Amino acid sequence: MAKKTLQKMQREQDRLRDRILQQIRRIPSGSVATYGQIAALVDRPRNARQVGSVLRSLDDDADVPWHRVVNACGQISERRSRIGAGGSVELLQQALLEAEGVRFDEERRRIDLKQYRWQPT
DNA sequence: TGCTTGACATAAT
DNA sequence: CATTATGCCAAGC
Repeated sequence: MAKKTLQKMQREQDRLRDRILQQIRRIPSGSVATYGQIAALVDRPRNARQVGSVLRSLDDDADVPWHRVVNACGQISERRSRIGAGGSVELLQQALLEAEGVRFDEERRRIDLKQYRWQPT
């Protein structure tokens, strides 16, 4: 009985995707949120991975501050895909954040979440 | 349809 | 603290 049509399920996922992006758009410049945090904000606390999945599928020109999302350790999560010739998306993300005033621990490349984590009101 | 992957999180060591 | 093991759950294949 708990079986919904395939179409309906897909539509639900699309809605979820939109809500995830909406929340990410709320993150103010100079702050960061974790994947789990965003998942919780859309009432799906166990779907942190899906948040990453959504971001992965973003177009480069998408109007979303994807760089403000980091993992629970305050570190930039590693991707599989890299940009050629020594450049990496991770480095770009760090640069974007630093440009907004977010400071990284030099050794461990970690952000102080206590200080920079976004607190939705 | 079933198995593998992955921009995660948390508990245990 | 850092590293490892487990759990998760939607996407892709």
